Amino acid sequence: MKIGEFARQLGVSTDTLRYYEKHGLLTPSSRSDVGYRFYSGNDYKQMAFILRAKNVGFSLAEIKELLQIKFHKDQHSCHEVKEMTLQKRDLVAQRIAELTRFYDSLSLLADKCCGGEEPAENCSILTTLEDIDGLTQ
Amino acid sequence: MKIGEFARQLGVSTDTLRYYEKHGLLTPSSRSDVGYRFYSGNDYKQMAFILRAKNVGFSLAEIKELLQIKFHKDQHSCHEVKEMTLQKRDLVAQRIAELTRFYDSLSLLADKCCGGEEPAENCSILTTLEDIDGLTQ
DNA sequence: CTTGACCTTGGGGTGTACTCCAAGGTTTAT
DNA sequence: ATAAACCTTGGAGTACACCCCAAGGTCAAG
Repeated sequence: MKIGEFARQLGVSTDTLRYYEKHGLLTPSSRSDVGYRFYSGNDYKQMAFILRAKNVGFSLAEIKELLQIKFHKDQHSCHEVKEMTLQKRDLVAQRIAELTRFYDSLSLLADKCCGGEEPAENCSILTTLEDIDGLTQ
Repeated sequence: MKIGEFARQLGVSTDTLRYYEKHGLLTPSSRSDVGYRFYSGNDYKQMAFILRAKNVGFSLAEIKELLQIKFHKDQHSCHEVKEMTLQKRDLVAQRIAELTRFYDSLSLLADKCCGGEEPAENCSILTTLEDIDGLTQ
């Protein structure tokens, strides 16, 4: 698959794909005689992984590290690879915990709000937010 | 509290605080006669909120929107405020779901890895990653 | 009353992650 | 055979989130 079609299927720009290649995140599996990039099904899966990782807040540098769990397999011992995996997992767990706290705050807020048509000036949703997160002017 | 002490307590730079003020995220509660910024306890709480939100991947623009649940309270009805809160909560829930998928993938990886000193070339951790996320070159 | 540690604004610079040309070559359809 | 729709590289520009001065004013200690 050429770059245009590949980009369309993944909902990104061709510029983004060339940018990712330049920065070592995704190299198309082959090139045509004249230099056209060709992307495979595995390229698609890898790109989907990159986009998912980006979507949950990983930087491209972090994603590159995640990908290197695979790409540097002959240069690292099993032990190193396992350590790195556990380290990344802890980071993910911390983010989940923080997000869960946000979710709970917003739930409490929504539960306490009357949801009516009156101005929100005296709505308990606001004082609750203040109690939870200290948002007083 | 003056900007320097406030910044130290929160682990950010004074530049960052001035930047946030300029972009409407945190205005110090008062100024001295000669224009020194003074930050209050509530400013501290709001700043802590901002930093937590940033830490879980919200952009400053998104954080500003979250803060506006409070700041535009006289311009919006209870209903609108509740809707916005629920909408933000859904967004947080989606991120949690994605991160949980990442966590599970990395757990499976770690569980399947021998963790020994041999090169990772044939380690099941890598083929597992390929199975889960399609990371084949 | 001066020294040093603060504070002010304004503006320029940096890293990240794109985004948008320009100038040219290739492929496909009519 | 030629137009439209692709593709290439290189380089410039943009938005975000800072970071780092410079030039000058303020304040507390000795």
